[in-house]
Amino acid sequence: MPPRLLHVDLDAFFVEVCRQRHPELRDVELLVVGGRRESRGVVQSASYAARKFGVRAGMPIAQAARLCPDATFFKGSFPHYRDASRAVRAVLARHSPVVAMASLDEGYLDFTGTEALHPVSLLPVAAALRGEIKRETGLDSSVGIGPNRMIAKLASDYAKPRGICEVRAGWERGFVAGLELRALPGIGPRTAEKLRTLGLTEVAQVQAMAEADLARLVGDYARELKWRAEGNGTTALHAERLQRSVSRETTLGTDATDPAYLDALLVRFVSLVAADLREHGLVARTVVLKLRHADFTTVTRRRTLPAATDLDQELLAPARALFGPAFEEARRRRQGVRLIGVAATGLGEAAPADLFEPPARTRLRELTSAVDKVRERFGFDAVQPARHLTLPQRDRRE
DNA sequence: TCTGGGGTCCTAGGACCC
DNA sequence: TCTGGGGTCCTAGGACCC
Repeated sequence: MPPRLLHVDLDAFFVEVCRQRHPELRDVELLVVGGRRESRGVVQSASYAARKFGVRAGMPIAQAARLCPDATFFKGSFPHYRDASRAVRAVLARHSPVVAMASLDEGYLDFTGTEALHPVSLLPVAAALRGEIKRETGLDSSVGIGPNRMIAKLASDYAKPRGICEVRAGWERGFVAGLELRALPGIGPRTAEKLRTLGLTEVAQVQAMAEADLARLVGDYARELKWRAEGNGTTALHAERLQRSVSRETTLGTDATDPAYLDALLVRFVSLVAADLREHGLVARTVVLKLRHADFTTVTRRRTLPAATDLDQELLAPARALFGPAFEEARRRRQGVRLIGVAATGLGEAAPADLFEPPARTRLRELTSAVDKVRERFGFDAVQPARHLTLPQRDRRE
């Protein structure tokens, strides 16, 4: 039995969630979500009316403002997106025991082996699903059905907005034949540009070539490219795996040259990352510092610790040790700092306390869990390192 | 035209070990 | 005077996705 996968993709998700939460936006046709008009950000999502002006996700806000000067620009809020996403997931979970959210606004469902229940077509299932999502969350969605993840996703792209598209087993190759290579998952701007210089822009071109000939152009990459272009994809919807990293970063309103200011941000980000780790029962072995210079050069510096930890102090010390030389490097290059960020990687599950732990560390852990309890009741900013207080209010919001 | 923030995975070289 | 080979860990950067 061929796999049967269903891909649900919410239409203009970020825009619609903002409308629900902010009634004053409800009748704003030209709505762009991602940041305020003057911010140094990119478009997260645009209403379909704004897309008619050429506004696209990923585009700099400044460019969107030129294309669509009458648009309203709105920042949006992650917790609102997260809550809406959970509500959608709950609807999906009622229809299939195997649900994998690929991001906040899309998820896969596995209907493999349901031929007895749904012979021939899954169109009725998709229609019911769309209706239920709309009734229970107020959100519109599109659904793609296919024998692998890639085809299901491309089918939902094709169906957008508010549509359903089913590609039955055997029709994969023909379905992708009309697409540009750039539309295939895994082919981003860089790869598409490289392929273009080789004269390759269409899926059909790759389909027409033998893998050996393709290999003369793109080397080892030929195998994967050919596989995709023939309409193949993976079918496994793996259960949630352990998260690989936790991070916080920000692009500053204006480039910074004051190390004390950057240090205060570093302290804040480390404490947010550490709190995240503890909330999820994780510990990290590696700390990564990220700086982006004014000229957009991005550097990362990392340090692996002797033992994994979820304590602010044990993550902050290496983060600061990395920051010093990295900041000096920026200064030598006469570059202000555009972005600063911290990540924790090398994650594992937190283990029970070590019997031979030094007493000082035990006290630190107890203090930390007391702080977590206060924050649970009164919010993260109820307890802050003194360093935070040197930050302007605008930088102290989560 | 001036480029977010949260992630994932891959590659490649050097250190170290046996 | 000529210096193995394989495995694993670590670091830095790049590409991609939504």
